[in-house]
Amino acid sequence: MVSDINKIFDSFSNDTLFINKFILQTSYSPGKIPHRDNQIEQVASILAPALRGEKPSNLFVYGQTGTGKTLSIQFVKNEILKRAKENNLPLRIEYLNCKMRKISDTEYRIFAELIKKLGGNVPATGLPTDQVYNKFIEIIEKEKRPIILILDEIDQAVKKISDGFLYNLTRLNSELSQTQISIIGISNDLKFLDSLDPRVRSSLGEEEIVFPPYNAIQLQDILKERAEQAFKKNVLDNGVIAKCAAYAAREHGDARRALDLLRVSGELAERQGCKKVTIEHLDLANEKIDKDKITDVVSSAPKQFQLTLFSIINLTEKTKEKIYTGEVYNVYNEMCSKAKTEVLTQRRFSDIIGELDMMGLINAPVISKGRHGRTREIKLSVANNIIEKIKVILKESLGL
DNA sequence: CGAGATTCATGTGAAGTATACCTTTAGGCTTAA
DNA sequence: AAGCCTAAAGGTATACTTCACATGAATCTCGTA
Repeated sequence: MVSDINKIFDSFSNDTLFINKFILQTSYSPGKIPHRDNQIEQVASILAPALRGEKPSNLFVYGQTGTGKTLSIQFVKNEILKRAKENNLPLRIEYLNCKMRKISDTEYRIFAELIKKLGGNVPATGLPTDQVYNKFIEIIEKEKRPIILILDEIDQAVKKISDGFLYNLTRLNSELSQTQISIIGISNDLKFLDSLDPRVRSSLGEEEIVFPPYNAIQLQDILKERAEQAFKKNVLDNGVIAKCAAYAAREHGDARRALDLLRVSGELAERQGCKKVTIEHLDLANEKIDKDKITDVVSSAPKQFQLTLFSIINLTEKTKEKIYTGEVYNVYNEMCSKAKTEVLTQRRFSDIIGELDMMGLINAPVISKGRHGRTREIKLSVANNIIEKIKVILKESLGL
């Protein structure tokens, strides 16, 4: 018995196609970043004053997902910290991704998270916001060294909250006596800065850097380099990398996507016991990534969101025509009694529809049907083959 | 026939409520001297 | 007497509700050609 299991483990570890799968993970930061020399230089030169103990300008970085923004910034961050350490300079750089669901919702949570990063401690709830704010200042003052805050996906946070919190941040320096603080904002949305309060814009956008999308050839370079380290020799079929790059290039040159694709293809091939990663694996992986991403979102959504989504799916299947808020709400009511859940008001329901829209699960623009009032025209924006899967998840978690 | 006025079905904003959780404070109990 | 624990008091954020008003184009109304 035991020997059987061991055999499984043995074969498992022997047959692996990878040398080091971690290299393909998005969290891995490679030693060099191809095709980003220019941007990295710019970032470095903007942040360089920190090494002389001066306050660097605030910086704003644009670029679609997977264009190497975060990676490049992290890279510069590490280099600067290394340098600072060598020369015994006090300097502190903190990175915060505002998109993580738990954090991004409110100003309070963002400050709480920042404080935690800086070594403080705040309860998850219950404190007055201005007290949290004060504590934040206090902690920074205690540091007594220049601080650079990197706020990733900052547009997400502002969308949820308001730009008031950015205003607070940029104004922070005037309340600090011991320390200077610089802010690096990273955003996917190119128009983001324009939508801000002018005061915030001028102060946050002292410097701007744009990260253009990678083209297919650049993506290939990146993939080749990483694949060499990650996979064993001759594991990748001809053309896999090229196709992988092509797929990702179609999605606005998203390198993260390309790497995910490659990794998942490898995993799939391995699980099937293949010796090679083929283009078929790549196609499978493409589907799987989409599916995983969406099912993740769906299964971690709050119950009322799930119920709402379920109602939409059901109604869409029944009536092929366009569906509207009112109809969905009726279905939702039935669902609630079936699932023995409380029924929310139409007011709240409307907000949930809006949030589902924001999450990208549905498409629900507000339209006016003239004499017949105003409503949202709701459409699922999820591929059909995934809907079935979602239904299973929802049924399970709702107990239907 | 065309310009306003109406109308519908919900969007949306503001303010209020219930719940969960946090800090502070004061009283009571335990402990060590 | 000092130290520790507990319960109550006083606050806040969050998710939701209630109330009330805003929307915007199809449709209706009515004056005019």
